[in-house]
This record gives sequence, C-alpha cells and structure tokens, in this order.
Amino acid sequence: MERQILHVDVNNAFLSWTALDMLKNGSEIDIREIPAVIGGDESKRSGIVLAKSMKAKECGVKTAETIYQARMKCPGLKVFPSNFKIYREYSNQLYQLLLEYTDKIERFSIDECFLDMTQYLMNATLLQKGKEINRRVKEELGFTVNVGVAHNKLLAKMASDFTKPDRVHTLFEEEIPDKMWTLPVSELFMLGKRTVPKLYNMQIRTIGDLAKSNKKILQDKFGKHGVMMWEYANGIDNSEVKYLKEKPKGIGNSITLPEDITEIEKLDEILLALAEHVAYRLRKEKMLAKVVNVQLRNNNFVDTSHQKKLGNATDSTKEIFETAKELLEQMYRKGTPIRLVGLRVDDLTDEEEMQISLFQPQKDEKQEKLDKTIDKLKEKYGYHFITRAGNMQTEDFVKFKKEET
DNA sequence: TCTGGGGTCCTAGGACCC
DNA sequence: TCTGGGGTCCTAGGACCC
Repeated sequence: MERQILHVDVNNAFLSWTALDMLKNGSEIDIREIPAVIGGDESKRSGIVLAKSMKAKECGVKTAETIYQARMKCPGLKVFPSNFKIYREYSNQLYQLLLEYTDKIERFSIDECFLDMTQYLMNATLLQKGKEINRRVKEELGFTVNVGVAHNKLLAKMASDFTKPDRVHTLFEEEIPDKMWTLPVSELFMLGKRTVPKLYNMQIRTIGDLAKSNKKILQDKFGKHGVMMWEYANGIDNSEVKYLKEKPKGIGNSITLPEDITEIEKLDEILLALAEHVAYRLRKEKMLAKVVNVQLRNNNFVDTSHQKKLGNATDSTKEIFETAKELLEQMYRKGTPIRLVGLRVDDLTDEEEMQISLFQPQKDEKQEKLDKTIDKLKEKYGYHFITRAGNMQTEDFVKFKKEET
C-alpha cells in the first residue's frame, strides 16, 4: 500500500524562534525583518552562523560560515545568541499541534518532523492536510513552516526543501523528472561536499544524471553509500517513520577552548568537567557505557581520537574520567596546541538489561553514592552548582548550557 | 577579529581464532 | 617450506545530517 508522508520543516528555526521570544519580551523589532543571524560567540572562538533571516540570506550569508565572513558580506548585520531552552519549547508546541494529525511522528531534529499519515487521511487528500498544517502553525504558533508532501520520507524531505519560506510542495513519483532530476546533484539528501566533486569528475552533475547512471559502478566506487545515492536519485526510499522514541547509541560533549592549551594538566581538567557532564547524562538516561572516546583538535584543525573498550559497562564519573585520562596520555603529543577537547561514550546498554544478566560487575558503592548525590544537587540547583574540578579555572573555561538537545 | 556541538553510520586494517 | 582463508572484534578515521 502506498504510504502518505509529510515532512514539516521550520523556516529559519532558531532565528524565527528567537524573534518570537524577543517580541514576547517587548522587543520593538522583529529580527526576521532585518539582516540578522543567530550565531556563536566570536570571543569564545565559536563564531559561526546557526541561522539567518531572509534579508541576511539575500546578502549571501550561509549557515555554518563564520560570523566574520557573514559581516563582510552584509555590513550592519545583527547577531543574536542562541537559546536552546526556548527552542525546545517551540519545538514541543509544534509537536503537540502535529499530534492532532497523527501519532506516527518522527522528530528528525529540533525543527523537523516526518509524519506518517497513511492511516489518518480520512476523506482529505495528503496535500490538503499539508496545507492545513502550514496554515495552522502560522496562525496558532506564529512561525512558518515548509511542508513536503510525498509517498516516502526522502521525497517528502526533498520537497520541503524546494522554495522557502512558508510553502507546501508535493513530490510525487510522476513529478520526479521535472522537479528533482533538474536539480544539481549537490541538492540530494546525503550528498555532501566530499562526494559531489567525485561525481562531477564522473560527469554526473544533476540528480537526473545520477539517477540514470550505472548503479554497479556507483556501488564499486562508493560501496553502500553508492547504492543509496542511486536509489535516492530515483526516488526510492522504503525507510519507516520512526515514531517510537529511541534510546541514544552514544552520548558526548565537546568544547572549543577560548584559547589553545598545551599543558596536559589543563587538558585533564577539561576532561574531568566533560566526564562529569557525560556521566550525568548517561545516568539520567539510565544507561551504561562500554566504550570511552577522547577527541582532540589541534590548532591546525586536525582531529584525532582514541577509544577504549571497558571490561564492564559503567556510568561512573570516576571510571569514565580515568579511562579518558589514560587515552589522553596515550595520544597527546607534548606541546601540541589543542583547540578542542571532546569526550563521548558509546556502546550503550540499558541499566535494566544489565541487572538481569548473570554476572554483576563489581561496584564502587561509595563512588556510586557520591555520583547520585551530585546528580540530585544538579537537578535542584542547575548544572553549574557543583563540580569536582577543584580548580576554579576549569569553570572559567568550560561553560555548559544546562539543558541542551 | 575565521572555522560549533550534537549525533549516526560506514569502512579499512590489524589482531586473533579456528 | 609453495605461507589459506573466513569470521569476529577492536580501533581510527571519514562522511553525512541538523
């Protein structure tokens, strides 16, 4: 049976939501109407564009470029900080509205949802539902969305990306040649900046070129990815709308340092702060990790990572930190200026599943109790309340947003 | 006064086992 | 005395997404 899929994509999400929040707090200006961006903090060396207004886009400002570059293109550009707490709220408002249409909703990111409408169309057409959602979000929530209307997720996503903002586009199978094959191959979902030049060398320039190219050759050259891109170019995608909440497969935090660090003792402090946060999130998910991974980025933007598989899965701050420290010592070449430090845990399992397994790992009960006590204090007073990084300098370096993603 | 932070999935090579 | 070969686990890195 043919599936009925919608993709809902908030236009300039972070910027629109910041605009609404500012207006709510008495702002005279609507930053959606001026050249403006949401961006990081240049003084903390995280100055990149996260979202842009239409006026900024007209200047040629692009997402993910530096604010410095954006200013060069667009003199007088206004820059505003992000606020993930309010973004989460607006995202939830959108989700609640969409739930009136179907409970089969996949939250693909904070500002994008896929809806499986197959069982929920009643007497309406899919396009009518898409238009209604587009209108209601604007009227009831105050921001605009693009809606893609199609029979699978890939085509719905491609459709919502056509012209913006505040539009509803269909991309049914018979429309593929006119609406999709004419586009440059770089527009295809999952084709990034590494693959596109390789396709150009093969004389593949449009999505249509890719669709008509030889699948076997793509497979030989790009492996699984090659098969996938050929199928996508032909509008083939059988993946389901994943509406059930999935457990995370890994949890990580990283930080770009305000200035490069060359002392391993300072790197240790950063790792401790990261371990605190990662382990805290892990315990909040009621999960245990078996792999610890440390990432370093040097002043030349070269990334290296080392990981270690543990004998027993853990959620202990101490154990994660000590493993991370060990990895750091292994990989850090003395004197290298470090720009970014990251810590992540992978190979996660449910705490519950571990408890029913036959072999219980040895637990450090004292440490466990300390972790739990600190977690409670954090829940109560916020993440910054306590840190075991005895040196206050660490706090100066490491500022975490309390509640993100 | 340049280049974030959070993820997922895949690949390739080495170790090790039978 | 011509050195196999398949399977799994582990690790490092790459590519892509928002």
